[in-house]
Amino acid sequence: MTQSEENYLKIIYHLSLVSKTEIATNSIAEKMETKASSVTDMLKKLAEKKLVSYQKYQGVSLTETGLLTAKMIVRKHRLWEVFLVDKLNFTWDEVHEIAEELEHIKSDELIDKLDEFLDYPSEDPHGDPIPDKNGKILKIEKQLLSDVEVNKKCICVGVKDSSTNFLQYLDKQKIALGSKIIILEKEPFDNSMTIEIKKTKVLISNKIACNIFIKKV
Amino acid sequence: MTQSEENYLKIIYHLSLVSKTEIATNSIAEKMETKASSVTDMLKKLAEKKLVSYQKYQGVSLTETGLLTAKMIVRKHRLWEVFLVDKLNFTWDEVHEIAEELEHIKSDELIDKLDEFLDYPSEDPHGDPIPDKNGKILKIEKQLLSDVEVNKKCICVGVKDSSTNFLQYLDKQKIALGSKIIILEKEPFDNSMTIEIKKTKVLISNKIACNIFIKKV
DNA sequence: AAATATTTTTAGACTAAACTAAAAAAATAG
DNA sequence: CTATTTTTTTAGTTTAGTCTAAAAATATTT
Repeated sequence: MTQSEENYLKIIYHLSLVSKTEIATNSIAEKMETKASSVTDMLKKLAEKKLVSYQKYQGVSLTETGLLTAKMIVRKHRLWEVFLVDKLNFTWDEVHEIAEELEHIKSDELIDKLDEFLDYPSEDPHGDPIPDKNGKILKIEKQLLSDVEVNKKCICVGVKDSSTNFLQYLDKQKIALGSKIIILEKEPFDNSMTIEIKKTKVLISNKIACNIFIKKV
Repeated sequence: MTQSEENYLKIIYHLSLVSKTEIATNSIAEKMETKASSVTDMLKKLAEKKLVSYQKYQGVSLTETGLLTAKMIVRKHRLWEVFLVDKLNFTWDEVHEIAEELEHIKSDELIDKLDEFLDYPSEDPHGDPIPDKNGKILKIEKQLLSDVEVNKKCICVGVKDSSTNFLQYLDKQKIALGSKIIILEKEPFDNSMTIEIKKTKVLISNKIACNIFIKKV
């Protein structure tokens, strides 16, 4: 299994989580930052290896094995992110790219021992769930901050967008995993909201609120 | 810089440490487990990038930049080995292959933070020195066990051969880094020796003794 | 339902890193 | 010092993964 194959599987997996139907060649090309023709070639190869079901012009989906393989890559990625943040003191916006490389290291024993060393974390530094060694994923109960009513209290449990820009914005506003948030006001016109975070009032746009996962308390 | 290029540099570096003269194409081919013709191609490429000085038919040597680059790869390899043994509880015979992969992860910040996390170790789990971030290597004072006279006491500080086979043999004989050894007897015929280790007598062949580094006490 | 637009695939080419086989240079032996 | 052997290089293929351009299939619009 090459790094490129692993990257394709991972992207097909992530697209599957938000799609329900077969995944289009073009959507893979976009995420991979490559051309559709390259994707077609790779899909044939992955189909050959029985990692995806692929019908010409009809998009792809992961097979049972493909799904498990993809989950194991995600598992590695997220465990390494926990390591980078918890042990090496990286910030949550710095770890994605390094984990993109580390996720391709091939050793099951390494991952098992890393998992143990980190004390079997169930979530990565962005609140995303870490599949266990059998591929089982603990479903985390969460909703979008944008859907919470005025005067309710909640706790930030994850982010939808993990880009550096967004994460650094959250740092600036002192919003982190575990932060307590109170919705003080909602503006019906643009759906922006005023929230209380660490005893200070912050105005956030709807776009921001749509990318923060919370749990009500 | 590709993984392959890094591997070539690393091997040229290791060969340079025991050679003093220019490194032959064939010796690189042997270590890389590849064909001489492939080596020639790569040497041209590395010469193009000014990482080696290469004259057709005359072998290669590392340039200043090539040497530093090679040392940084060795630094990463050995730091990761320390991590695997000290933090993840791998044994010293299990870590080489995994470190072969980890050494290619590209992030200076990662290595600096790993170094700090491990508390700036100066040696890897086999007693080999870890270059610092400037490429400086602390010369460790050591000699071969085979050169020690009868009745002397010494401490194992490293191994010359780091193969799984040899390391597992040492484990079986309870010889580890830091082990106290007393030379009880030497057989002039085959240069085998009887040593005392952890209060038990062990007979070791000359070949074994030639692969153990010790420091006299 | 035909025309147009979009998506996907095919065909052919490129690059890095390997290979084989043959040629050229260097080293060694008689 | 010539002949032979060994080492190294060159030349030409191969494979994985990418690309461009063109063809084919599907989707959308009128």
